[in-house]
Amino acid sequence: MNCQSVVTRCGCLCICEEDGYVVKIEFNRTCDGKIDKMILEQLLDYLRGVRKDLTFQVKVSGTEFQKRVWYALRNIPYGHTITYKDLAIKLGTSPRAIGQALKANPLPVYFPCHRVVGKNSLGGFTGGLDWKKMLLGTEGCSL
DNA sequence: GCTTTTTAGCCCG
DNA sequence: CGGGCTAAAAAGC
Repeated sequence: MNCQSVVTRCGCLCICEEDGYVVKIEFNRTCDGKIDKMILEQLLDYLRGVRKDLTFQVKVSGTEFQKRVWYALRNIPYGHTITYKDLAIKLGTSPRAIGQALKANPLPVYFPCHRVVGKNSLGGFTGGLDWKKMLLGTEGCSL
């Protein structure tokens, strides 16, 4: 497994790759190594707001439920948000269960968990709310 | 399997 | 603005 970290205006980001698949993305973590240049460029362009979709291959590990939630995130259009509650209704589950699944998301940004917000608050985020705000800002969401 | 714990939410006073 | 509540999934047994 190869990991490489990059520095953004919100702190550093560590991306891990295995056999050409991205397996993990972590905030505020540095790591030493190099990953596929194309993957890195895609991600950086996304963070710059130049690119709106991520097409690299990923390898996902999680429970069936978690995967269901994570893939559902990819149906939220760029620049849009949804509440935990509405997503829960859509998937026939509860808001808190959604929160649990999002917390366990190994590939934030690729699975855009930052597009899920609370009804009357921002909700939480792995790596801190600053990241969430930054990502939403880049996508042009009104906070 | 059943029971306990945990939760990045929600609603109501 | 706090407290209490709830449902559901994961962890533990």
